[in-house]
Amino acid sequence: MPDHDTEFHLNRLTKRRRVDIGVKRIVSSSASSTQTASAIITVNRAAFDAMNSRQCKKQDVLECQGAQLGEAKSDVLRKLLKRGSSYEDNMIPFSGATIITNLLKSNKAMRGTGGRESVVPRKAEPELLQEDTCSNSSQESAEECLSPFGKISLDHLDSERLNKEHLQAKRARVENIIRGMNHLPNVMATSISSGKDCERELEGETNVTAQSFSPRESNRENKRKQKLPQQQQHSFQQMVSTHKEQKVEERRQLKLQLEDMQKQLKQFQEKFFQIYDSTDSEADGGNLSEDSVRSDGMLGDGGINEYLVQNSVADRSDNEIADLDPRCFLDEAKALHREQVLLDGKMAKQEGSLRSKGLMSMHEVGKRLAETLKQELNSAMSQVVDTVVNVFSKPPRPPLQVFPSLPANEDHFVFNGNNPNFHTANQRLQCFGDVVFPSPLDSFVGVPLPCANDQTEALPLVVRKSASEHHQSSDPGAQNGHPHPSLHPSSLSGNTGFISPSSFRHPFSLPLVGYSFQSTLGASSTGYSSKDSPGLMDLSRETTSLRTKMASSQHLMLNHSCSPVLPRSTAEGLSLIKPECGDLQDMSDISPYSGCTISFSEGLSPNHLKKAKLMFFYTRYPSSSMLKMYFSDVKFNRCITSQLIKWFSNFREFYYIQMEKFARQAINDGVAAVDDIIVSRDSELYKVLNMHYNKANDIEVPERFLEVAQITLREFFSAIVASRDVDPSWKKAIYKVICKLDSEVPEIFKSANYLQELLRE
DNA sequence: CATCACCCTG
DNA sequence: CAGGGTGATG
Repeated sequence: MPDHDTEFHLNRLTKRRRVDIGVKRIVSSSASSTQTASAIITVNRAAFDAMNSRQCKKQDVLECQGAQLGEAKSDVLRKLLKRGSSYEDNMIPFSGATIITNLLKSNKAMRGTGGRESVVPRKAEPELLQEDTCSNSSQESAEECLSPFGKISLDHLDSERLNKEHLQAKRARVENIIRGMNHLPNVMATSISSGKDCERELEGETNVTAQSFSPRESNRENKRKQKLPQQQQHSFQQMVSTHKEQKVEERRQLKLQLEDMQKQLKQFQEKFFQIYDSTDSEADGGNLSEDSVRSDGMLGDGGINEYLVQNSVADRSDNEIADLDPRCFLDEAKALHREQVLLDGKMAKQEGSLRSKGLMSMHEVGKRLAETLKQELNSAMSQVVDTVVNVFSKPPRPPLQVFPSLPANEDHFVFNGNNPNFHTANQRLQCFGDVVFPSPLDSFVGVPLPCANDQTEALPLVVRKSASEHHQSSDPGAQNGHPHPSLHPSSLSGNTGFISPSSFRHPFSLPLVGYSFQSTLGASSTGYSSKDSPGLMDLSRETTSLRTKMASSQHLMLNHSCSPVLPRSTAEGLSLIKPECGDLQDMSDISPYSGCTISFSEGLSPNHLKKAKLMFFYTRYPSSSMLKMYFSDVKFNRCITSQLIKWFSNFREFYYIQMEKFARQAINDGVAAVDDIIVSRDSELYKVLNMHYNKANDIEVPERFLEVAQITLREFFSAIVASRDVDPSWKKAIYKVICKLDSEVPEIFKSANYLQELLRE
């Protein structure tokens, strides 16, 4: 295996030049289509896609609107609507009502063999439509019927009928219809509210009207025709009356419910006051516990929190987290207990002084509340203790199956075994406000110190095949031949915890906790059966809320006592660990007693990202070894390495995209000579790039970067001008040029907490 | 086969 | 920015 190192090293060196691989394919797919077209196409490709998707969304919206109408039934409507393609354009802004209108229209249009006009088909099946729409008492039908057009057609229709059928019946029917229309406004109101019937009717109609009539349908049709004259009056009135009845009934029920609830509320209030009285008299202990439990919802979250000013309120506000992990219960309970003790003291004082001052009315309420809270706390405490005891009396579970990131307090850690790293990390948390961390890495000259990773030795020695890689990893650039302890593979196996909360100071730290947590959770939930961790599944479903929960749980950790162990290192930022990218087997091998249940392995933090971006000003194509050197505070594994590489890849992507864009823009703007292209700090290009890589203006962009950018831009420019972009792999040549322009990254970037120092200024 | 640059997509 | 896919490289 000795050769492996050198081989690896060589790999690194050679691979660094591999700027061009993969270019061919890409261009063949995308560029082949775009190269002939103008640059604008390429640039605007995204916009085009966006438009497409937007159009799709329009469709969705439309369909949704249809769905509102009648759930499953709406399919029919939609199909019909789509069939009448000529109306489709008009449908976008439709409410459900207008959809029906259109439906009717389109049906009219579709009916009749060739006839496009609505007049022709109306003669064929005129009354069907009219009758149905009216009897539907839908708004649309109302409009149709009430419109002059509708009335005219109605008259027309009736005169035809009169000749064929019973005159009297017809007359009665017309009268009924008209009468019914007078009722329509009311009917509409009710029928809309009770939608389903309406829809069912409607569906029937659409089926009948849209499809050529099946015998059965026509049967039904005839029936209806016959029935209508006699029944219509009833049906209208019935509908109206039944709807009214329903409404009245509903109202009554609601009233009843309201009254019930009011009664209940009253009862609750009475009981609540009873509690107050009872706490003074200590008379009814039995009732108390019951009530206190019940009032948990009221007081548990909000009420208690108001008293917990000392502990971060924000932390507490998300008490659901406590439901997820017994350890948090314990934590919570302890804090509550402390509060209780404090309260007790305060209350004793207040009682004496306030009572004498005659301020009892106000303060007695407070006192009683406090008493209630105490009761609450006691019961909560006992519950918590029970829960915790239950949990820990069971055989310990593999770390991941518990909520890994919620080390509530030190006791827990002692319980699980001593984790040196936790101490340091935790201690860092405790003292972060006061201590200026001595940073051995600051004076780092090329020999990475084992700091920040002292804990790795304590971790279980899970040897992995990538060991050799890790051992030589830090060699290439520097002279040191000894392995960086932080790169020891064993340290990777303990990455069940993913948060190394060392610098909460930084503004972005917290938001990103959630991010890492999400991914971690996803990984763990896939890798492990979550049978034993009831909360896990639900959690993974609710990653969003998790973020806040995680953030708050982090705060919880901050509240605990300082470990005497001094931090030997300053890890950078909140480390976000992705647990080994699917190498979960190793983690499952970890003994629950090993103490790595929760280990704070180093990972890539937002600060690392920031640092990487700044480094991009110096190097566009950093080698893996370089990355390892400059991110010496990170325990490298395959995933971390890949992620870093990916970052730079993404940086390059953005960089080159901008270059191409601006080059084409320059061409479009009529720039003729390459020499006319100058990238200065006033250039838009510069601003864009600076915004991307140096948003906070953390550093002054090195002059060299401007030069490189200018060269790149010119390369793109001349290539495009020379129509070299016809070649599918035309960028390849540019990449080759640019990759040689990397400059040395200042040593200061090797400092582990370089960014922190920088940002602190 | 592993690694990685690139592209594309979300 | 990350994930997935492809192709080049050793």
